[in-house]
Amino acid sequence: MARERKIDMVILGLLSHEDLTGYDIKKRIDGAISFFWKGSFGNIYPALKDMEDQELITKKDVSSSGREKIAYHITKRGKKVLSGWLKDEQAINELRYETLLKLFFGGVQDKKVSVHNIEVFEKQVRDDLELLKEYAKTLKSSLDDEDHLYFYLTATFGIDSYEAYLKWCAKAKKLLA
Amino acid sequence: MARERKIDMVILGLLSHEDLTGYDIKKRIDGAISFFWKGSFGNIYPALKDMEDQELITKKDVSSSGREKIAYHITKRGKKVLSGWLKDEQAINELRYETLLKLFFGGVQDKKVSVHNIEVFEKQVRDDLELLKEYAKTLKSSLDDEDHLYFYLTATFGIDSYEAYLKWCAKAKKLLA
DNA sequence: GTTTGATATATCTGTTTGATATATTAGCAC
DNA sequence: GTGCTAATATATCAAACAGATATATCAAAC
Repeated sequence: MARERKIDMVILGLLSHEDLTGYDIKKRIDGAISFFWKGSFGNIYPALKDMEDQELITKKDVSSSGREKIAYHITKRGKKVLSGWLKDEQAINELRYETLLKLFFGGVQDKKVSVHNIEVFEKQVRDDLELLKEYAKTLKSSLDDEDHLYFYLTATFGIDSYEAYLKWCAKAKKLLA
Repeated sequence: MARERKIDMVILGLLSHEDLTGYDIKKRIDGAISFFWKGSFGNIYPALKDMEDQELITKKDVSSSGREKIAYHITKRGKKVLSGWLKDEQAINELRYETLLKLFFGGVQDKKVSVHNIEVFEKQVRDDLELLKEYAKTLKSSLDDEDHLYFYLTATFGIDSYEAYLKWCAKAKKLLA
């Protein structure tokens, strides 16, 4: 049973807006997408090769002088696959929070260790929240662009949940005190 | 560079409370832990083998009649490793939400598709929230048990973020209407 | 001129997931 | 008591993914 490779959909989604190289794709994923989905060269480049074989994308050499550079373009078949995935209501949503894992086993240690781990988490969340708010602000001023509305919605998801995390941190520290 | 295999820590954490078989471990992970960390037979059994070689755990045959059954017990070395991991403030915390990925690329489709995807997500969150609240309620009535405090804290993390998700769903649907 | 950091390709190792294989046992219906 | 189903229990395999590394070019700072 060939599982659906999710990175394919990320790439098709990005290519549906503009032609990109593998390196560009990595940069895009590292940007706004990274807080809810990750990607690495280790799966991006093989996926590009496979999808070219399946004619979901086409490549064109856009090298300038000595530097090799290959841009990819989405085909009609590629757009169909992307569209089919978007319409499929099945979706895997999962958290992978090592901080919670450590907290779950916190009873093994002194409470101070757990409190410290929460504080480290809190700092990270606070920093990320700052960035997301910046990002959302710039998007909000250009919501007339159809796509920006969707980017804005994902950003607000992050903002809302991070704010909930911060409230929880305060509560949790109090309970451990 | 041998990366730290996180499933090892999950197993050590569980074994620090009681002796368990591989199958038991899977069941425990599928329970309260699964909402912030996953595990599968495919990594549990090999991890048990490796950790026995490293003398972090010991095994004993507890087969009854024909059924093979192997229970594992944490060693002093194992407890040290667990403790070292808990004290290490480094922690990987990441989301992997396909629903957000689909929403991010929502501009490709009619808005109705995105609204529907949010509704499916909303239903899932509502159901999970119900379960978590049940779980938290039973824990709250026994917080005198030190460990239950930690389980309770992770449960409230889930409750608080799921409640934030639901509020976001309402907002998002309104913005797409 | 040289060093640094960004661009760009690609591969490798190890980890994890999800599916599958195999076999036993317990409970229940008929 | 026979047969079916679900749960128990082991384990392996292929595919997907993460993170590190290798190689090389280019632009800009120093």
